[in-house]
Amino acid sequence: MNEVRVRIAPSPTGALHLGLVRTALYNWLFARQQGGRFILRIDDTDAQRNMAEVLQPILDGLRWLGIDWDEGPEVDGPNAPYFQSQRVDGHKAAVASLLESGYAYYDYATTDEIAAERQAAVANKEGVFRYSRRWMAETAADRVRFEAEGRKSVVRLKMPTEGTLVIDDQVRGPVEFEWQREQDHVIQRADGTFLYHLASIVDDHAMGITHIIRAEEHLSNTPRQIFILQSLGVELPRFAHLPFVAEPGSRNKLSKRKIREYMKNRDFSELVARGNKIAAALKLETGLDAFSPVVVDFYRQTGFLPEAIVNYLALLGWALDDKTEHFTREDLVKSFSLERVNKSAASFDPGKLMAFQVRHMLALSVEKRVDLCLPFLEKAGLVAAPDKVAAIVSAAGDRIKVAGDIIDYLDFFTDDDKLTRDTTAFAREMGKYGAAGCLAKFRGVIASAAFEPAALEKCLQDFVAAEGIKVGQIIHVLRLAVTGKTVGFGLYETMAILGRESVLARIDYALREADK
RNA sequence: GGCCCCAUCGUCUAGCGGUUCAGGACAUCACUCUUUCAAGGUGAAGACAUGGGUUCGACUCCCAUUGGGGCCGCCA
Repeated sequence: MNEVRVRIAPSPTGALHLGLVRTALYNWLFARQQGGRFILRIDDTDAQRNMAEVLQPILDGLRWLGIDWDEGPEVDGPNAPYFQSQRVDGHKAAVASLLESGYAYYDYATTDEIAAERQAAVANKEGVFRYSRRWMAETAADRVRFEAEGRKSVVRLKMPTEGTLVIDDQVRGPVEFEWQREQDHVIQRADGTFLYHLASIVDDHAMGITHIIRAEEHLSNTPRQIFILQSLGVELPRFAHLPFVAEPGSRNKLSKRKIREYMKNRDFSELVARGNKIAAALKLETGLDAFSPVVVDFYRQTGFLPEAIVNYLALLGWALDDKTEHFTREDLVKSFSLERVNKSAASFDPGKLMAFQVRHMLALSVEKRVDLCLPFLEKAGLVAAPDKVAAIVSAAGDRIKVAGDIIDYLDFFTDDDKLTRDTTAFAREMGKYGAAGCLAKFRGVIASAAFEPAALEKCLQDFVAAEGIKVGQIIHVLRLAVTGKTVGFGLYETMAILGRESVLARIDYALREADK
């Protein structure tokens, strides 16, 4: 049994799309499990401008997710080059061989003539259009004659006209195609360049790919590729066609061009809002095209965990059993199988992705989470003491869902007299009878208190009892005074982290503000 | 239009003829806990697209219908 060799062959587009990631992941998992090789080939066209610019996001994104390739750009390998545009010699040789053996022919029809035939076919309701081969050059003499007319040639496949092809798809089982419905596809243009379907399958073969695991959209294109391979007299790889990653709440293929539409989805727009909030604190550019949950960079910029995304994506179209949901990368490598890949498209569910993120985040130690958060504080322009950050992260618990959420706690680091307040809420609480006096009095009590949560709680309980008021009558105004917000984690912990000096200063500041 | 693929709760899925008036997860709702927001606890609601077969017996097999998706380029 030969070594398993799989590949992804993206065209460089400037962004790593979720659908491509899922295909990459399944290929990678399969390779790792089988002890095979995972290859990255870039199916660029020769007319690609700014190669580095459009390629780098894909490379970086895959690496960030831990989807590493054994052969490909930046790592090289025995089957170099890994850019399709540099492999034209192979394409040329393949076409020459096909021509030689009669499985392809020079065709001298003009595009207008083909269009006319196609139109006629539609008009006659023939269903399929099949080229008449009227301008097919069967002999050298034909070529001379056509060329004398000033015609230019393309190379077409001479497809079979009868019989049935059965593809034993590893995900879908046997799929039948009738050869007579296939067309004489062009494989080489008049300008001598080669078409994707020729180049791709020739490269796959040259690289020794054993399993072509790709998106379902290629299923209909498989017959012509198999024909090429068969005509070349080489061994066929196995095929596995993966279902699409679909839009939130529909079965349409997920597209990075329809973000505006996805914004109607609540979970999707909440995710975007969360991302934008973090990006704003970090002063990042956030055009919806480049910065949205459809693109991997979004997750990296906002502090998601690669493990969480990998776990979620693995389950989007595959399941081990009826209950296992939390997978480490190693678990996935161990359990993955093409046989258990689903056949139907699976919608991307941002809410569920977030649930996986939280689960993976909480599985990390406080120290780990602090390490993840620190760079975000730094990017927000803060040099924070790790101890303090650790206390915040620990107290915040699952409120910090992604590392970037640490920016919700920037208030812990701002100057006491520059605290921004929820003024509406503050006015409301301060407006309540006796609130200001109560706050001032409590300030006196804690001025000498021990600043740790338990002691502070006792302090407040005693104060409340002595004053004959309820906890609710002071704690809200106190929170607003100290943090400026109505929400947050435990107030005693909050005060302990802030420390006596800060808390007293903030209360003083609040009282001054209230006086105005 | 032709061909190909797909079809279980809102979503991701388990189910490979009987042990299932269909199990889990996310989301939702209610209650509970509570200094706020989360979290937690308890519970609820929620699906086999339809119609025919096959079978003693179909979510599971077959066919049709319907619906959804994809491919039909001198694009990748």
